[in-house]
Amino acid sequence: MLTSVPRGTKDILPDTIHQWLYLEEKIRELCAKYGFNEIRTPLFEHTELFLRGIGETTDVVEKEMYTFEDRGGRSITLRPENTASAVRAYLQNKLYADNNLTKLFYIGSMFRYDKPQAGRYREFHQFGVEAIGEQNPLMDAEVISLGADFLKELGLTDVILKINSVGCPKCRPVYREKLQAFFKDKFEHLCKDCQSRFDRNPLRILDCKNPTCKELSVGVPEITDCLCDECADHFEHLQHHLKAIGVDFVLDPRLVRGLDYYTKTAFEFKYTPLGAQSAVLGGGRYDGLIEECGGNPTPAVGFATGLERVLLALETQQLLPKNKEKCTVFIVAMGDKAKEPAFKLLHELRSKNIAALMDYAGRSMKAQMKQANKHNAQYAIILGEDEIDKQIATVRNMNDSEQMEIPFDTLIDKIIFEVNK
RNA sequence: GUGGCUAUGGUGAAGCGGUCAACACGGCGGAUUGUGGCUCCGUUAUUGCGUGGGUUCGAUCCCCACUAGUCACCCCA
Repeated sequence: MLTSVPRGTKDILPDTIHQWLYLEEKIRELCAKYGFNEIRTPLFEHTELFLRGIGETTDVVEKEMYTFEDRGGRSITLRPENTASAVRAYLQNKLYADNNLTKLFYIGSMFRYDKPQAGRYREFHQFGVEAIGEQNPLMDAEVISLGADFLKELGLTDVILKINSVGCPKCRPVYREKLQAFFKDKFEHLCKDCQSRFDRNPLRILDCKNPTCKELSVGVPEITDCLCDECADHFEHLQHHLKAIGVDFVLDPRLVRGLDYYTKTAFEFKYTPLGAQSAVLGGGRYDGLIEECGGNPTPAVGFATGLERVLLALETQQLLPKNKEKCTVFIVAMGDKAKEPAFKLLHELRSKNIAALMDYAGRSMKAQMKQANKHNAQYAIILGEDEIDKQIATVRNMNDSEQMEIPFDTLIDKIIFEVNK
């Protein structure tokens, strides 16, 4: 116990941290390009926010939340996603006052008590965006294209974008009834899961993988045929906009999102080699959430992407960046007499912004040279007793093995000169 | 949460119910006197083979539980 992480969590070690920095760098560049601004919200919120925001009957809320009581008796929950928090922050800080449209993005840990699997963790990291205050389908298109751009920027191919419309509070209940009517006389033949879905969320029956359920759902009315005029129009426009900017997509009338707050647009980027965890990026419109959280009715769209999954996907296509250590100078100091002058030199080099290392363990010269090599040092500065006596250092270029003797008083300048040339 | 599979050193892994737990990589040291990357040599799990029980004269290899990972389902990022 003492030496293992809790189930479903992971250390990100120095040998892979560059992958995360790489992703974050790409994300920040991209968001700057699209005009989304970073927000950081607390890792935990009042439980009620998620209950209201995500929906009490969703799996996330029913069985995946890390909820506890703090010492003041408040019910606190580690955030299972960031949209509700972003909306809360938007309302609390009255971000709507600055602008009619607020475009936010976030990167951070989320927590869900799931059974862990590759690509599914109890603490995982998401990058997501939220555009709050715009109902035009152009906004949906922008958000989707940002998601597509993100994956494309990373070089990832063979990703499929699926889109759907899940309707609004006007037309979804109508569709729901149609569905229930359709499955009513088939109820007994549905699998157990679907029987419970029948009341709670009949839309979910549509993407059940049970063969019998699949058969039974042949000929079912599609939601896209039952949308109200407004939703149908919105969906229609979205498709045009996506085509106009060359974002490929497939219509998937059975695409359903797991969180209650979605309205109209739902979309998902799938990368099938990841198996059961192939949903790499998903999102949609949530026009009712802001009001649900106590704000004025405000339309919004967003998405979230699982960074672990993105990394897994990149790995399958060998798109992960290499870890390049850049050490400019390695000081090889030999003998006690040389250690302190070497240490002073080390300090001076660093004060001139030169990445420098040295060995403290008193290893042999050969061993120190190996260290220099392992750290990819461009130069080795050799300081032995001879050099100290003569006040001269031997500077070895590790790439071409050329060496030169440099007097101490010009050493730093010479190194700076060499490094910059 | 349900079901299947797996669990050997820093890593990838071989192995048998019973004399030293292969091999490769990595790490460390060395190959005549102060010099790396290639090559070669040595060394690197010292009552040990996820943890705890059990079967057995004896278990890393058999059984059970737990834990963890993994796959599918559920769901989702």
